[in-house]
Amino acid sequence: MADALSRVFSALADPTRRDMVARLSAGDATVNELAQPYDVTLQAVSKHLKVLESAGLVSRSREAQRRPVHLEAEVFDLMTKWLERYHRQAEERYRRLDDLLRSMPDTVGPIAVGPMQEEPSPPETGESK
Amino acid sequence: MADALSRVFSALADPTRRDMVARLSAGDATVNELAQPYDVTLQAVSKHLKVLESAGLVSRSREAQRRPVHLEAEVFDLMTKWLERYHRQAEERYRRLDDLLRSMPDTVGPIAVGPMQEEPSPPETGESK
DNA sequence: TTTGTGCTCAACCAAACGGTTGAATTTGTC
DNA sequence: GACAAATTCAACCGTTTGGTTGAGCACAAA
Repeated sequence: MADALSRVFSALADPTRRDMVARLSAGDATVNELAQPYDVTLQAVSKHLKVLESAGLVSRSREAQRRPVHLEAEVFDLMTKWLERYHRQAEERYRRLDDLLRSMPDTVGPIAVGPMQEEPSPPETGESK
Repeated sequence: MADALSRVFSALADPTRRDMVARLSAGDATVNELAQPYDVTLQAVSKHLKVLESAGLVSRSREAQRRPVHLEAEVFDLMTKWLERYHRQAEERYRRLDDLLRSMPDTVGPIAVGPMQEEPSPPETGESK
């Protein structure tokens, strides 16, 4: 399948799945418990959990017939790191541009900052699974 | 379409789109410039940009025939906020459990924390568009 | 050993997705 | 006005996705 980051993002692209994550942040739960609030079959919920699991967002143990679902907080770091990086970079750039413009008060700058520099993109987080 | 958060997450679920965002964090670019590194048609790139735009991640101005693409950093806050909230909550819970277990040294606790509390999930970020 | 409970697997379906080709649109230039 | 450049629109296509129903498996209880 796709790379780790893509799996995480697309797992969270579904509102039901995000809601599950939200609820799991309050504590572990069984499939039945998780399914209860939603108007879909148990099988659909099972599929959602499979998606979350293969994204590394949850893990499932075994406890008799039950399969308690547990939120794996670590994966959030992957996303947070990605977000942080480009969020910060964009703000940095903005700040620098702002400073630049401030330092030359009488210039009528056109729209853009100019053509992009070559290959600013890092190797896009390594694969897994 | 779907809610704002879903659009953002699913926009970033594609590696090409993430790469575009990464590159745009270094400065604005035209569609042609953006398309260059990828082995797909210009139309495909145009579609990707449409997805990013409808997620609010980029904006497009007009400059003659060109349509410079600009990264909108604000939307990242939405995601960061969501992430932060549940990430922190999960870690909090873990810490509390840890403290609890430490405070009663001779207990042989079973796996889970017990059944979930009712309705822990907040209303799931309001719609838009 | 039968029965019930909790969950998953398999097959199917409609809608969305990422890509294509081809035509159309908008704007600067000859 | 004709032409080229930059980009989008439209139709199409194979694959993925989120859902369904129905069967099957693992374990507990009777």
